[in-house]
Amino acid sequence: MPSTVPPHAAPAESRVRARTRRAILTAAASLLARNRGATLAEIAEAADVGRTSLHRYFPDRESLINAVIQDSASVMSQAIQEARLDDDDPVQTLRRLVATMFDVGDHLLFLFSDPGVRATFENLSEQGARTDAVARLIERGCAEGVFDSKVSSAWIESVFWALIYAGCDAVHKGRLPRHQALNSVLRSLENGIRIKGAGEEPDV
Amino acid sequence: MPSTVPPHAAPAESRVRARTRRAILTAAASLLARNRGATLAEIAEAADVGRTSLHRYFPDRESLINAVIQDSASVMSQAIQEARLDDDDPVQTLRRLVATMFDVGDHLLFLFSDPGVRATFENLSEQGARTDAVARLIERGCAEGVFDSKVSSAWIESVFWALIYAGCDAVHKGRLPRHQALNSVLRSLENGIRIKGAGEEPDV
DNA sequence: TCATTATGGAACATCAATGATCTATTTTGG
DNA sequence: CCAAAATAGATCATTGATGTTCCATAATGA
Repeated sequence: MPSTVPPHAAPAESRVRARTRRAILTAAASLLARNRGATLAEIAEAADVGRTSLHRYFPDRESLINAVIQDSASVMSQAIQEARLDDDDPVQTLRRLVATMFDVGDHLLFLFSDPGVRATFENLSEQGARTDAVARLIERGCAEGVFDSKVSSAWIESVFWALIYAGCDAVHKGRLPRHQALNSVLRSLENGIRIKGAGEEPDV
Repeated sequence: MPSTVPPHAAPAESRVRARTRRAILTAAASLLARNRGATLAEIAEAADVGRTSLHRYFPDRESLINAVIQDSASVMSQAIQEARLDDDDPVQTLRRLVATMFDVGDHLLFLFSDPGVRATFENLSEQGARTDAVARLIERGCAEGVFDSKVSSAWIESVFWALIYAGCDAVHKGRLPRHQALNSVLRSLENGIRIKGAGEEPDV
């Protein structure tokens, strides 16, 4: 069976449409992350398509926003899967995860840039159990006594996302080169949630 | 000379107007923090004033937004001053500061909720040297070797704001009671930026 | 009490983003 | 090369937020 074609994916979108759709979603996420009030015209231009085309794919603004949220969520979800959170020891896994999150920084910045967007995102996370893998990883770490037990695992997760966001933001704004931001996040994060035996240097 | 009345503050606003203005600014900050697209009508309602009145104080939306930014910035600035960042040792001072920031959480959440707002805020910070006191405190801490020297002081400041924000957000959303959020932030922060000799328990 | 000041609400004009429709072109895939 | 699919661009109606004006009331404070 073909690997990229889902068996029962009814009509299946043409390659052209798929590419266009992707262009729109990507451009939208990137633009909206910086300017939540971005006009549909601006988004279309950024995606290098006519405003009409954008409308053909997403009837109204709301459906576009939702689609971008969905898409960003699934991009992150997939990235998380590929990070294999159930392997190794939590520390090593966490490092892989952070690096992975940096790779999808644009989507992450978008999902966290707006309270409303973020709420919607977290909502469908609850239902669909998507980024829950992260929560599970952290809880596992707590259970194994590898993470700080003086604070709730929920809080640790908050810290995790907050630092990732700060790191991506720093890179995005050009305040730090990627590798340095990555190291900084790792360092602040690991020491922050007090990993036992994290004596020195996560480094490169 | 009177303590609360600036000597040359030309016309001086009537008490009533001052109160109304404050009501609007406060309500606006609180509302806009949660919903950046909040309508002027909604803001007026939240402030418990007529939309007309709101317009009387702030001719257009932009001037309102700017005023709210200015106000929130000055509220934070004042709070920071009262935290006396130049006293004590950096650690103790940092703790005071975090607690202080929790007190002005609504304003902080507003200033950081929107990329655009945040940019404007950081812009006038540079010029007016307002929240720079925080940066100075951190740099002092780094200079004294009290904070982690493996990362830039700029990054440490990022971590500081990121964790404060996460804490305020948790409180605001009801995920944590205030005192617990405060302790969590302190703990994660201090261990995160690796304060030497911070063996245990900041606690209550 | 009374003049002043501040307010609320209705009513209206404006405007920009939105979304819908149509047509001419281009691109795709066979 | 050709039919089908996809697109861009122009045009137009709609709509909701905005900003403005006017007037009647209410609060203030001397």
